[in-house]
Amino acid sequence: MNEQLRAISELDRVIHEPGRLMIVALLAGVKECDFLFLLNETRMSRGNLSTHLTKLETAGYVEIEKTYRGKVPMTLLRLTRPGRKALDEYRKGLMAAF
Amino acid sequence: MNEQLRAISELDRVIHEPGRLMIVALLAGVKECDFLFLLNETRMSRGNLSTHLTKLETAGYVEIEKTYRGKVPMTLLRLTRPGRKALDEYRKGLMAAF
DNA sequence: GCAGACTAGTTTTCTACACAAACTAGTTTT
DNA sequence: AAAACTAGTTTGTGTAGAAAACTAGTCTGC
Repeated sequence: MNEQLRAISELDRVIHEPGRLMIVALLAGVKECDFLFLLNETRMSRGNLSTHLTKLETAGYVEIEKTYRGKVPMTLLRLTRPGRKALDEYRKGLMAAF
Repeated sequence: MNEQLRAISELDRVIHEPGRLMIVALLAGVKECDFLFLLNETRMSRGNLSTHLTKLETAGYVEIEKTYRGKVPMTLLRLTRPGRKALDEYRKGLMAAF
C-alpha cells in the first residue's frame, strides 16, 4: 500500500471535520479570541460552535476560559500546545497525500 | 469572514471522508482498477469499501462495471469526469485554506 | 420596577452516516 | 457432494454533526 494513502487514512478526525478545522485554523492565527468572534467568522450556529468547541476541549486541543466583559458573559478560546501540534501534523499528513 | 475559511466549510463532504478520498485519489492515478485492488491498497473491510463505492457512484463520481474474470465475478471501478472535477475542486479548496 | 426583549451560550433531539458483522451467490477443492 | 473459498452486498448499530429548544442572566421601555 501506497504511502500517500496511508497518510489519508491516518488523518486526525477531530481536526478533519471542516467545522473544527475552521476553528483550529482561526485560533492558530490569533492566539486568543472569544466565542462571538468565532461565531461571526465561521457562520456556524451557536449550538454547533459550542459542541465543536467542547469536542476540541475534550481532545485537549482548545482551552475554554469563561469570564465576563463587564456583566456580560464571555467565553475565551485558545489553541493549546497539543492543539497546535495536532494541526501541524494534520497539515503534514495532507501535504504528504497531495 | 475570511476567504480561506469559507473554502474549508465548502469542501465536498463526499470527497472529504478519508475512506472515499483514498479511493478517489487512487482512481485518479490508475484510470481503472478492480475491487480487490482497492481493497488491498486501502486496507478497508469489504463491506466498507462496497458502501463507499456505492456512495461515490450515487454522487456520480465513480463508475462501477460488473463483469467476470473467467467465471469469477469482478467489479471494475473508474473515476468519472465529474468525479475528476470534484477531486480537483476539493484539492483547490484545501490548497486555498492552507 | 417589572414585562418583555435581548445576549451568550448549553443541552437535547433528530437525522445521517461510517463501520463491522452477517449474509448471498456462485466456484473450486477434496 | 460437502466443505471451503471468492467476491462482493445487505443489514444492524453506535456515534456524531446539525438544528431546535432551553437556560441564566442583562438591558430597555413603560
